[in-house]
Amino acid sequence: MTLVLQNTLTRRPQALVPADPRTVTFYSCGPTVYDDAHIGNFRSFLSADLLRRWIESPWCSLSDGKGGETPGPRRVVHVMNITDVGHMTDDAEGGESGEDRMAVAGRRLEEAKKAGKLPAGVSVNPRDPYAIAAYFGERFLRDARDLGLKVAIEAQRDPSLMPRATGSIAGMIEVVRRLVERGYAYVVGNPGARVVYFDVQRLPSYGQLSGNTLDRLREGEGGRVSAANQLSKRHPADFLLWKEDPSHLMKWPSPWGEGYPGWHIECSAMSLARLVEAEGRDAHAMFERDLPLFDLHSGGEDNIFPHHECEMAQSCAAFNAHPERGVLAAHWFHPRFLLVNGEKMSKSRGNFFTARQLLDQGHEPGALRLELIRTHYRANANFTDQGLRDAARVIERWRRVLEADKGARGSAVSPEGEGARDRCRAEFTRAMNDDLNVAGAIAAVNTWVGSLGQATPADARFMREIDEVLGVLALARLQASETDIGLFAPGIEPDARVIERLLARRDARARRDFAASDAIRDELLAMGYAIKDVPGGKVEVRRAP
RNA sequence: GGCCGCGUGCCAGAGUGGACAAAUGGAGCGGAUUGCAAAUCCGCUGGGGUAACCCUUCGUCGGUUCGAAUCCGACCGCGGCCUCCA
Repeated sequence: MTLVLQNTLTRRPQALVPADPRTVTFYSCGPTVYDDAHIGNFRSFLSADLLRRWIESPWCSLSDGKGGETPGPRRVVHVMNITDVGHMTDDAEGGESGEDRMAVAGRRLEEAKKAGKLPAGVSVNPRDPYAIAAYFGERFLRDARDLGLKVAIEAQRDPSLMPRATGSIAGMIEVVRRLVERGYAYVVGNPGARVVYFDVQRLPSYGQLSGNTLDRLREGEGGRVSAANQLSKRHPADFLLWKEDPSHLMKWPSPWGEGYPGWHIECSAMSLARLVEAEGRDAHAMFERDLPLFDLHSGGEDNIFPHHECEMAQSCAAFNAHPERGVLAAHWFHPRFLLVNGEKMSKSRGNFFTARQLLDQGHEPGALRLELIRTHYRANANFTDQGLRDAARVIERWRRVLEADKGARGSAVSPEGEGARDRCRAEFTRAMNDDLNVAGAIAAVNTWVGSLGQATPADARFMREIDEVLGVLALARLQASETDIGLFAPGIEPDARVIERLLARRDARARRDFAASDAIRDELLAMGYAIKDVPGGKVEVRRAP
């Protein structure tokens, strides 16, 4: 039984067949760093992370494409880019005008600074786009690591796994140069205002990923293309590769003048650099044989068109011997959007959350991660408060299995309970192989955990193996603060008034004056605190639901 | 207008031709425990019947089939894209 995944490119479920059975190459479209990443961004990134962890797992077998299979574990080279080039706000102009997003971010930072809303110790020059990008980039990496995004953890050792667009300009220019040279791109305008466009009509396969073939595309149907920029293009769907603009905020020299790259070109350059060249693969040999340059590509569903369509067009036209027959990646993975309380997430609806906000509110990182990955990636997930609490309880239950390891010794290989673990592993594997059915896999874990009377160290070890894939239990537990009487949940400051009430309640209970003690509990509830007595005489304090 | 994903019980969410009144969580109810709570453990949770069993249900309406939540068609709804967006 091997991993089968829906492939956006073929619109069918297909076995994942890597070119090299020992190493899977995987490229994920990462964040833009103009602002903090929100939970919708993270659902997409974490879905990719879960897929990557599953492919790495010893339990996952992959098809070799010839009727055989190769067992895990295996290496996954997972690359996620960071877009730190400020693209344009004015999308109606096809990325050619408007305001640089990095400039907008700078203004927002400046306002936050004036209002005293920047976190203590932060000093970032809001007029320096590189500083802004570095600031939000660091914040992203911290959120990502807190949520167990493996590529972000690995990138601490190997930064090339999370390449920055600004560090890859030379590669982009090289791709554009090849496209011009091979006749897939053309330059319009006079020096000082040159623009390089991709010539979609040269590539009959354009549209193969999204279904938006040239005859089906309706110009401007999305309401974002203005006529003005269309005049100089050969076809309305032609897209920008390079724009000469010496007055731009972020600009680099190029054969077409000083300016900035188009939206899609960075991924073509970075995937080639890290997944092909840096892996010692022979791009030239792949080019001759029309092979995909790498195995897997992921991104949010909105990336299918135009971003991935254009990216594939560029890479194939630049590197395939027969671009019209070629594909960039063999398998395309696109998680759907996250809804919040059944509605599209948007700032104006007030249902917009960044991961950082939720973590700062004291939500367990593991619970947030579980809530974001538990719904099938191809359905819209619905993020709710209730769901987050749900996830937190599941994690608490799973953690208790881990506790079996503490204090006990020696019996980690005990055969006791092995049958139940085998059944769980088999069911978990079956579900994950079936187009990454996480909910089914979680159900298998719950069924197993529920069947456990007293967990053994072997159970604890097995739970850790499961968590190598799910990645929720290994995440840091937020620090709770403790006083003589209270155990304050993460995010709650031990308030002197609360402590005073807790002490009063302890006295009342000692006198067996339960009416008084219950009154204090109600009082605390009115103040927004829910309490519970725990063994040892202390009281756990949480935020009231 | 085109292309794509989805629509399951109070909620979240599996199931994709028979073992399905439908996994698994949550919520709710009952019990054990607790001064009372919380947490934990056990049981119940579409309707009827002591039971074998029967009836109604998986967006709607039709169709295929001995048999459909599962396949086909039309329609409705949600979400995405048709040059910002995960």
